[in-house]
Amino acid sequence: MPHFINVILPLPLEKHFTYSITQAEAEFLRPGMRVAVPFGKSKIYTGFVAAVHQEDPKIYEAKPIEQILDKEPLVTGVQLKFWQWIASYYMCTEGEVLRAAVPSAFLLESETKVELLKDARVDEDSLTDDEFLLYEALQRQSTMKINEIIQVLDKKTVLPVINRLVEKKVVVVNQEIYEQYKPKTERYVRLHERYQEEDAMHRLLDDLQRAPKQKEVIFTLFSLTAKDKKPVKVSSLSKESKSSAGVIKALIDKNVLKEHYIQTQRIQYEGGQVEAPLALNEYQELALEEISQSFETENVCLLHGITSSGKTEIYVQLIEKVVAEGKQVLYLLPEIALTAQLISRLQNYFGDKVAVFHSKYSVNERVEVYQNVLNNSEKARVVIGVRSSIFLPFATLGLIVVDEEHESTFKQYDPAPRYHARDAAVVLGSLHNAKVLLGSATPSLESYFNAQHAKYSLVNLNRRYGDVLLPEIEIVDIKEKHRKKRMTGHFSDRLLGEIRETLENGEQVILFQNRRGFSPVMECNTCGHSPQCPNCDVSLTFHSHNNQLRCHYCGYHMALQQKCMACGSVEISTKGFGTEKVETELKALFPGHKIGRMDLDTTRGKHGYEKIIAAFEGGELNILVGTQMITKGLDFRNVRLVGIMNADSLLNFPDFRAHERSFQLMLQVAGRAGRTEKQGLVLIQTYNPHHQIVQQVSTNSFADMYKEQLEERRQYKYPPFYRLIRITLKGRDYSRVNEGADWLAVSLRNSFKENVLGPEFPPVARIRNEYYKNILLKIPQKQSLGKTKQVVEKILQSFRAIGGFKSVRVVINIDPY
DNA sequence: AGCACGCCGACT
DNA sequence: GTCGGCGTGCTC
Repeated sequence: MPHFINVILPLPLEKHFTYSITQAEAEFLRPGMRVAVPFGKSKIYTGFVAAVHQEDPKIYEAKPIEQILDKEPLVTGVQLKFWQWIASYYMCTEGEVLRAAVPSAFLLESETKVELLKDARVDEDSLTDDEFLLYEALQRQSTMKINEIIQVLDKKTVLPVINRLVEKKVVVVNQEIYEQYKPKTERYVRLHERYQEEDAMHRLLDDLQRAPKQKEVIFTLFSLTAKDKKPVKVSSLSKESKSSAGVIKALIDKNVLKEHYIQTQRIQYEGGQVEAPLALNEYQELALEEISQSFETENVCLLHGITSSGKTEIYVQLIEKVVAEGKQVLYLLPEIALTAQLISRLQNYFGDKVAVFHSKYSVNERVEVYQNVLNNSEKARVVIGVRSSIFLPFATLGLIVVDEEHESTFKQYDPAPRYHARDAAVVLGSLHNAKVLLGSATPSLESYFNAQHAKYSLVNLNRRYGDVLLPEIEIVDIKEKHRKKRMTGHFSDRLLGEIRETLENGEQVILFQNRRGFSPVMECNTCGHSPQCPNCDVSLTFHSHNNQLRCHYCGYHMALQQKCMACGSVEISTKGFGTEKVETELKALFPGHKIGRMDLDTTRGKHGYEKIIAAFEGGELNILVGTQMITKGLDFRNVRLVGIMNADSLLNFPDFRAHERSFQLMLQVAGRAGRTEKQGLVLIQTYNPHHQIVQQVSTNSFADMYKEQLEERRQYKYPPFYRLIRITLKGRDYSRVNEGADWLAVSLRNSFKENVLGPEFPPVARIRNEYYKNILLKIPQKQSLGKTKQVVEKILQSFRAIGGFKSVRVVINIDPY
């Protein structure tokens, strides 16, 4: 009886693929193990076993697998189910989920390598130019990858050239499968066994009489062994004895020392003692009690606790309980920027039980965390991570904490799967029978709505820790200030005065400038022309540090032009302002003070964030200017003043969530002020001082905001009353995209009538020379989401079957917010 | 996603 | 006339 497996491949393909296996392989293989399988003409991919069975596929012959890659499943049954849920809910393929879920180091792929045939007799005259070029290149470099050949020959289709050389018996082609994960090893040394005895030892030391350096190494080795009773690393031996690696090498060569390698973990906690969690105050105690109680009957709880109310301490208590039961905890954060402070805080309590997972870790580091989680290792009982850590292979998950649950970064935008980590975490929790705690100072409307409608339980915490006063929030009308000529650049006299006073008192200032819609654009004063990106429908933005004009979408850049490119006028100035401009103005206004800037440009690299945060924390910086990043949960003690440079850029954003977002953002920024006894001050500069959101921020009225926004959502048919599906068409041919979008919209209207909006061009209608068009589908509560997706899928099938639309790609985004 | 096959315009 | 571009279809 033949045996087969169904395999999930890391490709955007709907189906599983069936391969034939032997009896022995069938007994060994289980779902979740990796296999290397041939796919297509020549490639080998890593796939995951979804099922082992005996159903012979009738219409084609299943290929045999190439190799089994695991002894134990790398992916758990729960994960496989979770992948299925994500794929079906977010309308993508399981292969796409797999790509996002598994560290890339686990996905070995074959790579075509071209090599010179040994002792080939080559008639150089018989080669064409391209063939000769490749032949020559291969003499310098023994093997070449396809990509390298493309570069050397400077053309796209190189396979014909290679094939001709294969025929002429000049080169051979190999499929090389490479293992990406390399265990990290460290070199250790110990004394050779034959010197265990004391007199042998003495003889050795006599022998080394004339090699004082080597003798020194031996003595150091003794003292290190005596002190730690652990194997001694070559690196520490060399450091301690102040000898070069050469001296140690000589001893190894003489067979006095023996070297050996020990596999180590890349990520190691090197902290000190574990602390007991802080005592909770009565309000925290009460909240903790309410949460624990709600978990008796409910699975999801929303903790609404104002900024600085000590939510983290409550999390710590809950985590501790779960960890004590031997279960794992997932702590989800919106961004890495936050992790630094939080990691050290959690490590203080849980020591090396804490593991961290985010995209700035190398592939190898991620593999280690993945394996530790899979094995339910002591080292990964508490996992702190961003969005993608919901895909870790938890063995026994007991609790998921989603901190700052309202943050939009939990939603993945670009490559599929376009999932929302908060919503997916709720599903993950139910698959594991784990509890889920959502926490925020400014909950999202839908979570709060769910809590109000008994879908989640709700716990409030509205006292700041240590009864610190909430900051005073003041609105500054900059329209008025402009009229009265009280503005200096982008600063009102009020804001400048407070900055000055704060600095004089030796306290710190945070200034918030939203970059979106306010990047510095160059504009000609004569004709109004501003330089555009040739590939996208946007103006180029000016970066003063390298005098460049840059496109945020495709990375196109050019040097700043001295003259207007349209009319030749030399009068060019910047329009709008970003963090860079604020920083420059500040430097001129407060020359004696250190000013830092935190935005995408200054936080590149693995430790970009930490450096700036540490500098500000340590008091090296007096003023910190930043974008969204500075709003998130950072805990600075000495900040008295927070300035929001311009609230209107937030409010005027064309999105149904703009008001909710602005409220959340402003309150979060405000929360950075006055986290100690002294009351902080927040100044909000705006042209619309009477805007309801600005007013609600200034009085800290979450309830009013919630009520008002909810009513608007009901009226205009938006979440949480309606669900949204956004369908984006993109393609290089403008009219094809247009026609396709019209066709799709008409078909969708057939089924969904007035709940189809568009097609409309997005604000940036062309990116990297591709045109975009959106259709929005609104789904009433009583309409089944599953059925809706089926209909959409069917319509898309007919769409794709139409010849002219083949070059238009369709992207589906469920809950696009 | 890759890769092969097949059809059409720009060069020797 | 061929080479190399890209559109289309298939992969167990």
